Amino acid sequence: MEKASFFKDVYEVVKQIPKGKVTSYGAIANYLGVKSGARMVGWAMNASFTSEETIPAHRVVNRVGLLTGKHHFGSADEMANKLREEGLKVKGDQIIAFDKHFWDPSVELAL
DNA sequence: CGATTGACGTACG
DNA sequence: TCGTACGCCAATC
Repeated sequence: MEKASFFKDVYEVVKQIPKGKVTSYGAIANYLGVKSGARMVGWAMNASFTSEETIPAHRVVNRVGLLTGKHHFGSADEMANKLREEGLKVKGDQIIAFDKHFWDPSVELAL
């Protein structure tokens, strides 16, 4: 794993997010070493839809647990709906107890 | 080929 | 406490 593309790294991390868990763009960016590269993670997610890989992008939200990218899904409620199916509680665009379901790659993957 | 945008986050005033 | 500015890299116009 030397120079895996930023996008590919994001995919690998997101795909490893366990069910019922969520993480943030910044956490992934930080894990990849690009602290301020959270925007790139967002781009990677956007590309994940066009990618052949199945990326659970609904498990990736901003740092406050807000479903900022739900509009990119087929339906605006699809993202929240999927999260609810995984046992998460979502109110509007906000994940309830986000910190309790937070999955930090730099910790879980024990970099 | 140059400028702008984009699913974010942190810093500063 | 709230609002604005900047940084990161890639894709699109």
